[in-house]
Amino acid sequence: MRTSQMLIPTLREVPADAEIESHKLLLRAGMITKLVSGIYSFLPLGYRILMKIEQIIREEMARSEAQELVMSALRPAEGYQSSGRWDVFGPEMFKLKDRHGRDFCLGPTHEEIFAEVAKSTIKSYKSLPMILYQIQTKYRDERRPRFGLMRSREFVMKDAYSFGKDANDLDISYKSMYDAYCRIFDRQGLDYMVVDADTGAMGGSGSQEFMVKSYAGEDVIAYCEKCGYAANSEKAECLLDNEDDIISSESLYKPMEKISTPGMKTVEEATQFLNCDAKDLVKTLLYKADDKIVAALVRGDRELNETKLRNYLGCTELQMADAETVSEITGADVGFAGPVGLDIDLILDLEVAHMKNFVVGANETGYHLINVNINRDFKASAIRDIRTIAEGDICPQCRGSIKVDRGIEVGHIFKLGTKYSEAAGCAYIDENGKEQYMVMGSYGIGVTRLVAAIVEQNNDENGIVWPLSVAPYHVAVVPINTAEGPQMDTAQRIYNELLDAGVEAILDDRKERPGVRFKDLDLIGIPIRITVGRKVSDDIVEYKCRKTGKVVELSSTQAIEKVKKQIL
RNA sequence: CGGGAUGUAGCGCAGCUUGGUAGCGCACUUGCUUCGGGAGCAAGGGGUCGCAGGUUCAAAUCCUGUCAUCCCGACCA
Repeated sequence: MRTSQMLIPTLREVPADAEIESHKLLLRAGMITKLVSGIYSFLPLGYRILMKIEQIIREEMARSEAQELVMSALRPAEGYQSSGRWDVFGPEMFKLKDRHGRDFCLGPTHEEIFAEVAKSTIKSYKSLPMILYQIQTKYRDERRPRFGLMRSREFVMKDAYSFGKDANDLDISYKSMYDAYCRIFDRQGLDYMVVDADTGAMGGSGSQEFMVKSYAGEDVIAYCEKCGYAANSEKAECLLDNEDDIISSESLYKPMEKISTPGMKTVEEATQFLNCDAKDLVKTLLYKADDKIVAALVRGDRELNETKLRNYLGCTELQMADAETVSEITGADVGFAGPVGLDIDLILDLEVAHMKNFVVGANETGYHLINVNINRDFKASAIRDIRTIAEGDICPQCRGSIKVDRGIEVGHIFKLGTKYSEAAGCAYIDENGKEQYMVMGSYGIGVTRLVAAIVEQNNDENGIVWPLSVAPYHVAVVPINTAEGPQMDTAQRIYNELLDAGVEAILDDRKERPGVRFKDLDLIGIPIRITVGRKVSDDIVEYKCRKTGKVVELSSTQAIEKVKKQIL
């Protein structure tokens, strides 16, 4: 294609509402445009990238014997109602009614729908295990869409579902998808990590996430370089620092005292005032779990892990109690809550359970208690690991040192079990003629998010640097002076020969100064540029690599050969 | 959903304090000169100043409401 005829609306200035690099660059390079918050259109160049990514996914899914199909994004409510997720998703789901008042939604994910299809089409154990997938647009009314394609309300997802006879079948499918995902992300040139993850609202027995390492990522991953352990920080288990030290000896208990701490609401203020360390204080956090109020206690310098707390409580909704509730329960302003004399469930972090003579709020505005001790001064309802792992913590696998980084979740695989097949009545007939529920797995890839993730990892000060495998075009042929016959003729000939050889080439014939065209081609990230300039009279052209910036002078034939070698 | 910020031409912004009927840069159109890393000169086109009320002789500017967008948090496969 000739660029003079192409829609490449590049922007010199960065749109004001873009924050992260991928969002800025995709907008500037004319790959996407925003319709409303969280909904984007893909312009021709951006769409080519999306299709390249999809194609890689299709090839690797096929290699793992997964079969593609496609369903409507518009779904009747029933499927989601029988699994309970109509309510679990709640306002996250785009819901609508047809003219008869019947409930519909735009599908946020399709576990129950695939279970229904499997129920009606797969009858015998002889067909199992089987993997079905689709690449389809999904809708989630995110509370806060952000970062362009990173968290949008409409996005393309590859969602695959495996159906098996038993846990063994599930393991086989799971492994097969795991391997396919590695091949897919490898081919897309990504630096990624596979981490253990929480199953969240999906349910099931286990799951792993494929995380692309990036400071722009929304997830925090904890990993150990020594043994290779890696987990989402929501999931990463926290061990006690020193197991020997935890034998508590009551003889060391000091008498509890109430101290006046006027206005010292935060951990920082209180510890400074009392001249102690955050490690000597215990935070008492009040949470509303469905309709019950509970208190979660963690050390002053730690973060509570809400996922862990939620999993322990088994509740659907979990949020911090508002100031009004806090004062009602504790009888004090926010900042002075403590476990002593508090008549609600107290869930203690493991670490807290082994502390001695610590500081807590006194449940009285302006007062803290010091030298507080468990059992003597209050009783725990439960002792659990409920804090978030931090850099330098102990690796739960090898007791090495944990590192913490940010990542973009591009893939997530789940061992679901029979949750959805039971809800849908999805059963098969086994060897003995008996009905059994199918054992399911679900495997997602955020296709549009991948576009952003690839840009996050592949850009420089001049723009995007697409890996060859997903670049919208492989080569741009640029005649410096489009008005000069010999330059144009040679450029045209090279372009034609590349096309004939099956190379995806564009001819930059725009009536712009060379600098403008160079800047644009760098911005949109075409991997190879062949420049036809003055030396055309000696049949010399330039071959430039976008990634390295290296330029070599070659004859036109050599340049064509070099391209073919790179690409085909 | 809580906190903060911003809405003026396709993009980036000024003007608003102190009301007087809209401006700059980029982009776009035309012409000339240029032509190897976002050219110069000249002449043009494009805006109900987010929307709705109100105050006023007069509102981009002041007041009220509303909507949208972004950021932080909460939340989330």
